[in-house]
Amino acid sequence: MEDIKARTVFVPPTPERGAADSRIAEAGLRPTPQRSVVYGVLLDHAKEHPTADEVFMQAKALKPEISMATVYNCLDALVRHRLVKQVHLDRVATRYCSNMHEHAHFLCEVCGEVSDFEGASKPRSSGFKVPEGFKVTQLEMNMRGVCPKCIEKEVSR
Amino acid sequence: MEDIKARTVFVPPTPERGAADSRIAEAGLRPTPQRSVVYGVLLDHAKEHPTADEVFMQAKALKPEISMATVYNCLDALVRHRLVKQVHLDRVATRYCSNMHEHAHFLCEVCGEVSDFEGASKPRSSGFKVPEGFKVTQLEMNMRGVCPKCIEKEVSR
DNA sequence: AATAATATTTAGAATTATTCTAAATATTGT
DNA sequence: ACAATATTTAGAATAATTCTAAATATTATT
Repeated sequence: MEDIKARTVFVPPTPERGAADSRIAEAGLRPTPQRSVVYGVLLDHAKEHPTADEVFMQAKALKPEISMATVYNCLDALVRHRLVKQVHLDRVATRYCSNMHEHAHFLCEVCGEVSDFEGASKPRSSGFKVPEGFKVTQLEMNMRGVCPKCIEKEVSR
Repeated sequence: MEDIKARTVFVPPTPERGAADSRIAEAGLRPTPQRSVVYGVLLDHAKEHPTADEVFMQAKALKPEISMATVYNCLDALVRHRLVKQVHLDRVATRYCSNMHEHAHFLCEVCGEVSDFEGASKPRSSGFKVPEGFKVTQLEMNMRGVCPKCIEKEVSR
């Protein structure tokens, strides 16, 4: 059994699923059943940071007619309307995250699990020098290393 | 003509190409001609943050027999030996960067150009809360927004 | 210098992720 | 109800990455 809590440090304020539709509408998007399902899946699996393919499988379980193209369309619409963030951690599939509080992502290089680290950073006081004239609208912080579970396993070897 | 300087703020201390081979050897890698070419391309084009495909094209110009698989092999070896970093900015191709000084990446959402922002960040004082027990070995900061050139164009419309 | 062991490169096929297309369906405004 | 518009769909197309097995190159050993 998965002890996800041990490594998922920030628990997003789940907008108790079902609020999905009104969130979608508030964001200025037509609340279609497909968008509702896709967003619902992301809200219910925020901690897993699922890939488009994983979202598709979950969504299909709830709405068997849904197609992959629609999942991509919905994900893109949700991203454009700031309900969801893309996370680019590695060379393979993009992951999605419905936790819109600013936070960092951590990828364990041993087990591959992704964790959220709470916190925030102002572009101009992050430690990086944003030169005059650049307008920064989004910020993505990704860290890699070894999670506590995997450190433990390494030690006991 | 490209005025790359305007948006590339940090100029990496180019280890005057040709030092490539010794760098590769120092890193504990066999300095094969292919690795030398691939690393050379990255050193010469650090500011462009090329994709594997772009590296392949440049490398092919220098060494026509080189294959795409080899480019991927070399890139992976260089990454594993910390001579090069992968940059994951978007859903499509991974980019590569031979500037190993810590710095942030900025992607202009209008023109798509990538810039380096000088600076550094300690994981535990970055503004994000790294929980006890996590070992952080790498950190990647990506920002998005609009670059000065594109802001100017927008204004004059 | 020859030989064996090992690592690397190669071309191309295979796989996976993402995007595109054109027709069908649904929604909104009138 | 009708027209205009947006969304969904299946499947094809494209692009990025990985895999495979044979050929080549390198290193260590003699």
